[in-house]
Amino acid sequence: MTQSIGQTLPGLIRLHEAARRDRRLRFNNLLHHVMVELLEKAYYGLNRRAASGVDGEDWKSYGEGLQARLIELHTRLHTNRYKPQHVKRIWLTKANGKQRPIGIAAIEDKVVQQALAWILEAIYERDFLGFSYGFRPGRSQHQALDAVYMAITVRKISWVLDADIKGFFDAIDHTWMMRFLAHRIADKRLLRIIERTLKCGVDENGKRERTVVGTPQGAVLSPLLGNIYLHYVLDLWVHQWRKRMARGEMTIVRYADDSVIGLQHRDDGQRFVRELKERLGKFGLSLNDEKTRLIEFGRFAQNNRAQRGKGKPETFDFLGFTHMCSRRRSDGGFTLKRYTIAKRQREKLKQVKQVLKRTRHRHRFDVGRWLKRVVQGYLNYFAVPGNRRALDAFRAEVCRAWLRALRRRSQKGAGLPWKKMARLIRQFIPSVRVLHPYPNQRLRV
DNA sequence: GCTGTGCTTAC
RNA sequence: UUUGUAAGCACAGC
Repeated sequence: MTQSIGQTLPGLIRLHEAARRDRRLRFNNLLHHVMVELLEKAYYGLNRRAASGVDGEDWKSYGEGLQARLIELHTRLHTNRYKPQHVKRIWLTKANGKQRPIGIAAIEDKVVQQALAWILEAIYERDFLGFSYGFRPGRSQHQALDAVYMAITVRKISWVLDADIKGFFDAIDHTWMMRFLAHRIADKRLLRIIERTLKCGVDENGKRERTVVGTPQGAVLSPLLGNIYLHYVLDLWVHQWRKRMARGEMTIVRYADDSVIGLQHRDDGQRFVRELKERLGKFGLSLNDEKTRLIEFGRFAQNNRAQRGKGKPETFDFLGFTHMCSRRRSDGGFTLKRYTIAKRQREKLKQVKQVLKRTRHRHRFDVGRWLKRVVQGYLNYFAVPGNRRALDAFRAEVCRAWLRALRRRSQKGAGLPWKKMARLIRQFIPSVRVLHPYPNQRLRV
């Protein structure tokens, strides 16, 4: 299990342990942990190649005269004179053509937020419940997927609720957020800095707006604040509901604002959705109705549905995979099958082809090396148990795209490195027979 | 075990 | 004009 940097800093380890010893302790005088030394560590922990914020300052330029700047920042923080700058808003075009806003905080504010994030993390990592996976040190989307797999295959789960919170990060209520933080933090100065960060405002081409709701996009602190919000709004509540209200078995896996809830009984599911909506509503949140469904799913769903004259169970999407009910080939028992969401795979392939197309014109670019890195990056993602088919299909597709690009290059007079290609393809798809291209100049994958 | 490049995914 | 957190992989170094 890996740890975050925050958990290795001497002062913060003590915080971490104090939080564990006393679950109700409210921490005072937290701001004294924000020392010049911590700010410096925070600076070096930031992404060095990130774009500059509203003041045009990037990582490198901020580093000139760093010590003096950090000392000055430190005194501003401790004399209540620190005010975060506006977050620069830019619009990105997504793969599907829609526009998505992104926020770029000023580098100085990122430094402050990184230091605060380490402090909050030292406290809250002890409080968070085991079924929360998103944005937490030592926890990944694969672990969340495994948890869903285990829940559905070993527990008595017949119904699955796939719940998605509508515009979660933009919907966070500042007043509630500050109240939640006050459960663990008594230091008014620290709370004030966090509140100012929430209310820093956005700047779009010089036009400034206040932020009255939501946690700023692109802020270092945002993922952690989101987890803290849902810890109080959802996690603790679900935990109680499972113990007190559920008639049958119940499991939950949450990754940021995306949750999968497994239930034994249908009426538990229906009651839970109703009460969940009510609960979220109290805190300014609502479910995304198109993406939220209660479906019959699991070990018993196939037979139950067959008896009622219904078809195969429905499928649900979670963390990039389509989950479906299936049977083992050996004994016909239940298994959970996961496939990469087909649409995303096609989008990715399109991007790979685009890059390959561009490389035609760059001679000094080593396509083989690049492809090796790219495909290896994908390996980990696709190599989830039950998804072998998608992996092989994708690798084959990438190799074909690569071949086509090289073939075009050869038409421009460059020779084809057949031997090298054959070796690479064998490495990526061991099961495939790579035929030598001569004399008919065709390589089949 | 830790750092640093490069790449991928999730949200 | 490509932000944030987390995880993984490859390569390099100690």
